[in-house]
Amino acid sequence: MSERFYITTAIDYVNGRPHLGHAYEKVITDVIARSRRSLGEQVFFLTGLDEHGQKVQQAAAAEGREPQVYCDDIARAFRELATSLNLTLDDFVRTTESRHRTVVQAILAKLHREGRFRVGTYEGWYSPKEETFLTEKDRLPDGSFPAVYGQVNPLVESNYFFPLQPYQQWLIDHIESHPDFVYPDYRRNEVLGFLKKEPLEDLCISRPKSRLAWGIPLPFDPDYVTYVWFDALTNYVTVPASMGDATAAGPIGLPVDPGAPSLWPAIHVIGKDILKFHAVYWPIMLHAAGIPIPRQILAHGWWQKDGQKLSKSTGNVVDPHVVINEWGVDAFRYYLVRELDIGPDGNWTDSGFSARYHAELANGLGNLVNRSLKMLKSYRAGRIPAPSTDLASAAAGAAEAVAKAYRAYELQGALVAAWELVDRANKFVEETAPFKLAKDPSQAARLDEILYSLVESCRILAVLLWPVIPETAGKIYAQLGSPGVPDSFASSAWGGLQEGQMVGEPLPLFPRKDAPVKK
RNA sequence: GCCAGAGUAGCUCAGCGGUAGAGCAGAGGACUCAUAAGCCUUUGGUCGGGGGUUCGAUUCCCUCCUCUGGCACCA
Repeated sequence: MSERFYITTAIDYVNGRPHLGHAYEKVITDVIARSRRSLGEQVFFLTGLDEHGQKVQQAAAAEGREPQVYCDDIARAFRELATSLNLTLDDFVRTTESRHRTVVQAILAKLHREGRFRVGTYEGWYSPKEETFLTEKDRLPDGSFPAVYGQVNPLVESNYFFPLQPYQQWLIDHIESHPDFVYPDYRRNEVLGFLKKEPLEDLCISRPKSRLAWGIPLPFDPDYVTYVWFDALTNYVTVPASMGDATAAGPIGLPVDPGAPSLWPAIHVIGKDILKFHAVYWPIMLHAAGIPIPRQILAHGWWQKDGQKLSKSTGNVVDPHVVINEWGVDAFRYYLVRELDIGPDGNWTDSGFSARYHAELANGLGNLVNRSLKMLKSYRAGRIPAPSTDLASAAAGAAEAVAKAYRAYELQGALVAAWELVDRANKFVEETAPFKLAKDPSQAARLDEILYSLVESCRILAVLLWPVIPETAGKIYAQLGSPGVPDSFASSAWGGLQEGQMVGEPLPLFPRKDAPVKK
């Protein structure tokens, strides 16, 4: 079966409601997914949830509920977010699903069979009250532990470990010979620096069931569950492997379906905080299991609000639902993508959001579409004139630059490139003054040419911008009276509007929301 | 502490050997198709401090200061 562009977000831990950070990662991943589809690739877009672990077990217990019931509740909120964000998901994986357990256990069983694990002991200070190990950092200045931990005892715990060192040089070689493996490049340098600095420590991959019940049992030792790495990271393989993708399922002995889509290996979109797990642990886990490692890891930055870290406790948060309800999903998506590239941190300010909304969406794109359509409506009764080419080369240039940027994951750059056409078309109105020509019947032919170039530019903008603002792109098509959805880059070629087509009702795409200027 | 990176107009940033640029914000103007939007013009900077190399440095080197990121959990 044909190869797909398989792209994933990190799976979210279900210890809280979704917030700006969750939304951001999903939006940029969706924009990449949509842009690749538009450019003609077959895409598979996966996101999901990480539902095991002590925090979930404790949170559920605190509410007097079964962990699975607790997870189902949170999962509903994340699925709602996915819907609100207009994500084009192909699947949604949860680590408590049986398909996931099957894949995790298959990988663990294979590695165990081949002697990749060792049993070791961990010694430390343990708080039975908080069910956690404490470190020297947890000590108060006087050497005691804070009262919240209750009685703290030294404890020796036996666990399974996965030695990583045998793969360290292999991984260094791979990253050096594949410059695109980690994006952006400065993140790649960080990973290499880390790898070259000192030997990798063995990874502890289990927890005794007595201490942590809410997890996937080790297939070779029922007294233990697997701990975070082999559970959470494996989600990316779960879907391809359980569908029968030979590349993912074959090496770990799961059934292969020749008709299954060829997904693996994936492109992972993650936050910079979990880069090490994805760029170091995860490739080594896969390599040891005989599965090809990911194609690429894209590490994005974090958002702040008003220069401060997002924090539930201080109330310094941005609720995606609130913004979407007030401004629309496309304005939200647009701001996240336009404000920063994949890599750097961003700073959300309500005034910055409003400024971009008004200057770029309302006054720029929205007004261009509106003025173009209204002129066509009043001067030509809404009938598209014969094709002309005034703005054809500007549109072609923009389309080329936008496509190039999308392919390079330069989403901000794609918007900047598209807006060059917005600006060019707005200037074109001033240069040619169709509203003056309309008063002179002898200029009718020239007016036709100008009007065609304007509405055709609007149509092409809908195609170029569809990956970022799909709802608006659809509205532009509808207002132009064009059938279908602007979801294919191929239709950005000049001349798509046909003479005689009747346009629909011009309505503002992004109504201004600030008070009329006074002062 | 160690390792990177950054400090340039009010804000966000580009430039990286020949005495500074963009977008936004601010100011002025001509127009009127349009969401009082759009268009044109324009005010802003001893390019973090100090030293050095050079005919000449924002651009190279040294040093100091400040900030950010990574080295340890967190989208």
